[in-house]
Amino acid sequence: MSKPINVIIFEDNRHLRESLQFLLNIAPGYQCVGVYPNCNNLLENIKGKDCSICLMDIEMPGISGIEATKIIKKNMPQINVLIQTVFSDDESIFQAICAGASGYILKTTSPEQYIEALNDVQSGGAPMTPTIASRVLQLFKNNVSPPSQDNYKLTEKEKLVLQQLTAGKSYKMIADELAVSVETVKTHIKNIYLKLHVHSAPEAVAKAIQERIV
Amino acid sequence: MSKPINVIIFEDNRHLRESLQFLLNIAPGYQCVGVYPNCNNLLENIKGKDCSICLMDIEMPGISGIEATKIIKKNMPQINVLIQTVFSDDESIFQAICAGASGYILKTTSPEQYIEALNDVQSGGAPMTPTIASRVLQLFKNNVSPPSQDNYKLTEKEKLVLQQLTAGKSYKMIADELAVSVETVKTHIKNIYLKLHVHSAPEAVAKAIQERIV
DNA sequence: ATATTTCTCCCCCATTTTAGGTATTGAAAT
DNA sequence: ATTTCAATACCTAAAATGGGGGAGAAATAT
Repeated sequence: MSKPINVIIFEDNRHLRESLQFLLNIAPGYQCVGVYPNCNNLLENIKGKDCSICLMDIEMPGISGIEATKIIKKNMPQINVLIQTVFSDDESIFQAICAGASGYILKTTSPEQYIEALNDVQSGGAPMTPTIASRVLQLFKNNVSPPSQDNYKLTEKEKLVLQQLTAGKSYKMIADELAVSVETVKTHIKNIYLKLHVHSAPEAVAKAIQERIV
Repeated sequence: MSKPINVIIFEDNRHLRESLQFLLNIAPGYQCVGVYPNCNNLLENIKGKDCSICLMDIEMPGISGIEATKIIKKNMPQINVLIQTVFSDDESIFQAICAGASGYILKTTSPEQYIEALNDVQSGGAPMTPTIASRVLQLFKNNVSPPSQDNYKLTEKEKLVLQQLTAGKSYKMIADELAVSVETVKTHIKNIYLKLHVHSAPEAVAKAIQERIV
């Protein structure tokens, strides 16, 4: 039998903390080597424990789980941090990923799934609930997708105008910028709206940015 | 009993194709309404089948699964495409996500997990094997700039309104959505503009998206 | 208990934008 | 040579937005 995988828990809710500790200690192959209600002594708590995985809550008094994750990945990058939280908003997910989390599961996860998630982390995977995964994909698309494959066939001038619009300029400012009359800008914008199938500047801007048209 | 969820399969390997068809037809709640070895008659094959999910292979003769996914999402965006493949390289994953896939599973997946993945897709999630998820996170980190640290101190309602604005909604639509009067929406927007230091909807939308305020 | 903030709604008014046209010019394509 | 397209500009009218103010109720903070 190989030696157990050492896990440290950071979780401020006492009940959940103790449940997780119990779960880990009865789970074959795992061993809980630390349980803390906050991250105020983070590095001390981890030091010398030969810890492989940190189970990290986000919402904790003092240092947040996100901050703690950043600190851990900076100082001991070999430790995998598995975020477990009740938050599933885009911002939390985004922050957690950027902080270097190895996975992101919700607290509604069952004990069996907790163990499975730990197994996944240990074998280099990134467990996520499907809901979270869906948001990650959405965030991904909104952020890194290459220029839209949709071809709206904007003309050069139209692209220029759309760029200006996307920069928050008014018709007048765009006209000055491109050295044409406001009427011309209006005409271009009308055509842009037709081609993008939108009916207002905010819509056009959102589409332009999100689909990387400009 | 509610009506079954209609699934179409595109998979060039005959054995797997027939196995999947069999699996789907014995799976409660599912029904296979089409099985094809390639995507050369994609839209025809899908048309009029009231299909909810496409199980899509990547490597097929003729039109690739990625291309097919793009076509489906463009023409019938309500159909969710679940990619199933042997490829787990970053490029395939990247392309699949950008094409609009709702999930990405490997062919090593067990029948039970296939069904679970379909359930996830149907309920709006994005099933991924942990290995894939891990790569997605890596891709994400490598491609995305972290959100703005600027704190504009928007109130909850203001954030909601800004989200709607960013979705391209008009004042009236936002008012309906949030069940308040247009006047209230106006007030919120005025305050948002003050806080973001902008003076128009396009500006606000651009700032909100680019700085990831919403 | 009191002050502050948030959310809600109203007024007015000037400006901007949207939407529907028409029209001229030059360049590019057929 | 003729058609098509891009870019330019104008007109009119309706709709929406932006900025100013005020004001009450409810929730939060002090």
